[in-house]
Amino acid sequence: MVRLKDIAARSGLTVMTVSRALRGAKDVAPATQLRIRALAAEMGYVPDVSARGLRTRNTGLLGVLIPTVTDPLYARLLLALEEHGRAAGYDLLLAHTLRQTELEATNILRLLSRRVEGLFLRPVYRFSPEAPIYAELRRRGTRVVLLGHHAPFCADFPNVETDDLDGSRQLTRHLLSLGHRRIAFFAGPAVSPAAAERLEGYRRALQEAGMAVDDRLVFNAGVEMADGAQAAQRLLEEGIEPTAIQAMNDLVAIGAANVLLARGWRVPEDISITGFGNILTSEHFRVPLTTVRQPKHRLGVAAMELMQGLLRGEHVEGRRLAGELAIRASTARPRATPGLPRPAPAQGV
Amino acid sequence: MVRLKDIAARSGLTVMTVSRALRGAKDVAPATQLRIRALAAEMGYVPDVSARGLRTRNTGLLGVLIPTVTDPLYARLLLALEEHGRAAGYDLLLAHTLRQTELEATNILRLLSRRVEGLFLRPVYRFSPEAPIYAELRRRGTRVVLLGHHAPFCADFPNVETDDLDGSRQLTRHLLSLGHRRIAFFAGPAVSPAAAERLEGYRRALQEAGMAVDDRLVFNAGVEMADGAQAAQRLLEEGIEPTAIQAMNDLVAIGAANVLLARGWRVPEDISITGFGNILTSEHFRVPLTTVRQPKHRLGVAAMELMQGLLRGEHVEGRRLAGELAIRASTARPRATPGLPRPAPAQGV
DNA sequence: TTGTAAGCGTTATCAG
DNA sequence: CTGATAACGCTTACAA
Repeated sequence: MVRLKDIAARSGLTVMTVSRALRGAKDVAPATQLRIRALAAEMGYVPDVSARGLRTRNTGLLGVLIPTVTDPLYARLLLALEEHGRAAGYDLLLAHTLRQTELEATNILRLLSRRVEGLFLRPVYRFSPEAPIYAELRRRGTRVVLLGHHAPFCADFPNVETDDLDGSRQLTRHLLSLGHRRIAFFAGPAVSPAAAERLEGYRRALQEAGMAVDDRLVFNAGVEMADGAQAAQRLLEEGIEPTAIQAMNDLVAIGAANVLLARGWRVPEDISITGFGNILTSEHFRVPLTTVRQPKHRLGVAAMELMQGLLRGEHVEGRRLAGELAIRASTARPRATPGLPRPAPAQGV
Repeated sequence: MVRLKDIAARSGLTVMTVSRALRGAKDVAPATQLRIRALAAEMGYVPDVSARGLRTRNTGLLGVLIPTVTDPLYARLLLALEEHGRAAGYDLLLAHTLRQTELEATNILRLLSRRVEGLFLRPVYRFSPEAPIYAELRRRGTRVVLLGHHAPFCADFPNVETDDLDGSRQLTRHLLSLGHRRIAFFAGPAVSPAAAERLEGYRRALQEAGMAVDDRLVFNAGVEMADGAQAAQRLLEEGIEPTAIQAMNDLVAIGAANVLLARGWRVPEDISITGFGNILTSEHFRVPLTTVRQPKHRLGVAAMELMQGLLRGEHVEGRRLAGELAIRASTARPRATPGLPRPAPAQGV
C-alpha cells in the first residue's frame, strides 16, 4: 500500500505538505499541488480513510440493520440509502437482525465498534416497553433513524413510515367512488400497528361516506397468501357476497383471488380485489389487483435526510409518507349479482 | 466514547494491561482480568476496531459490489455473505454498480480506501477484453472473488457460478423423460454466457437422447416477460406446435405462458412450460412452471469460502454449482394434439 | 504479571 | 507556502 510517507520520500517534501496538496488545501503552491497529485496518481495512492478517521473523528460510516435484504421492501430502502449516502460521502455497513433480538443487540454493538456516525434500524418487535440495547443507544447519544413504525421501547427516535391509514382510506374511497357498497376487509394481525392503521383507514373512509361499518364484512386474515385464501373460504361459507375485497396486503389479496378464481369468479368483473403492495410486486402476478404501494424509495431518501439532520446536530421529527395508489384492475363497477357461479341452493352441502 | 485510557485511569492500571485483560491474554492475573472486564462492561466500553486495525493491519472488512440489492438473486447472495462473513469476524461494506462501469470503478476505489481485506464483485459487463480497474486490482494483489460468470477482462479471478449448462440439460432431460419430443427453446441474448450455456445444455440433452436439434424450435427471446410473450406470438404465427417450451428464465416462461393461456391453451395439460427461476420466485405465480433455481444461498457460502482461502494466502479455484430442478408443473405427458383451441384453418386471418 | 516505548497512516496546530 | 511535532486508540516488542 502506498502511503503519504512514500509520496513524500519520492517528492522530497514532507508528509504534511503532501497531505495538504492532496486534500486541495489552498495554502499550497499550485505547482507543488500539481506535481504531488500527478505523483500520487502514478503511484496509485489511495488514502486510508480509517487512519484519517482516527485523527479527525469522523468515520464516514453509517450502519444499516434490517431483518433481511431478501425482503424487497428493505432492499428498496437499502438501495436508496446506499445511493444517497454515498453521494453525501458515507459508506454503508450492512447487518441483519433476522428478527432476533440477540442478533440485533450484538450487531448494533459491532456497528458501534466500527464507530459508525449513525444507525438506520428496523427494530425487532418486542412486547416489552423497554429494551436494554435501545436504552444503551439513548445513553450514548447514538444517532438513530428508525425504518418503519415505532414501538414503545424506541418511541423517542425519529422514524420514517408509510401513512398506512391514509393509504387504506384512499383505497376504500376509490372503491366507494366506483359504486361499491359491500366491501369486505381482510385484516392483518391486530398487534401490528400497520394492520390496525389499515383497518382504521377503511373504517374512516366508510364513515366519511356516511356508511356504517358492517363487522360481518371484516375478516381476520394474517399476512400470507394462505391467510387470504382461508379468509375467502370463510367468506364463501358464510354466504357473504361483497362486490369488492380490500386486503391487508397483496399476498393476502392474491390468496383470496386464487380461491375465488378457482370457484369460477372473474376478477375484476365479478369482484374487485385490492391490497397493499408491500411485499411482492403485484404487477407480475396474473391476478388483477389495485394496490397501495409503499413509497419505499422515498422512505429511504427521507431516512437519509433525517440522518443528515441528526449529523448536523439538529433536532429532527419523524416523517409519514403517503402510499401510492396503483390503480390497475379494480376499476369495474359492482354488478347486480356478484359472484355468479355459486352452488345451487338446493345442493345442501 | 470510553477508551482504554479511561478504564486504565479508573482502575489504576496501565492502558497496556487493560488491553491485555480485555483481549483475554493469558499472562494477566485472573483477578485483574475479572476486575477490568467488569469495569469495562460497567463503563460501556466498545473497542475501536479501526484503531486496532491501524496497528494490526487487518480491518476485518469485506466489500461487496453488486448491480442492485433489489435483484433477489443478489439479495440472497448478500444475505449468505453477511451471515457467514460475520460468523468469521468480518463486517460487510455494501456498494452498487447499477451496471455502470464508472460507478464500478469509483466504488471499488472507495472500498479500497477503507482497506477492505477482500472484494466480492459482480463485474459490469463490457465487450472490451481489458478493464483498467481490474488491471489495477491485479496490480495491487487485491483479493477478489467474482460473483457469477467470468468475462475476458477478469478471467483470472476465482468465481462462483451456477452450472447453467448442467441445469439446462437436466431440464431438457426431464421433459424428454416425460415423452416430449417437440421442445421449443426460448433463448436469451447470445452474448450472455449464461444464455449460451442454457442453449447448449438443451442441445446436448437432445443429442444425448439421439435426437437432432430442430432450429425452427429455437427462438430468440431475451430475458423479460415481454420477450417471452413475443416469442410465443411468433411461435403461434409460424404454426409451430411444440408439446413443451423451455425458456431462458422464469420471466420469459411466464410471458410465453400468458400468451398461450390467453389463446385458450391450458398449462401444463396442453403444453409444459419450463424455465430458469433466477429472477422471481415462480412459486408465487399462478402460471404452473417447472424451474431450475440458482443455488443462491450456496453460491454465497461458496464465495465466502473462497474468500477465506484467499485470506489464508491459498490459491483457490472458482466453483461451479449445479442448479436445483424444482419440478412443479411440467409433469404432464405430451398430448396427441397439443394447443387444442386454435383458429379454424378456414378463417384466413 | 505488569510497565514502557514506539508505531500504524493521517491530520491539527503552531512555528518558520 | 512549508516544516516539525504531537496526537487519534490501539497493539507489538521488549524490559522490569
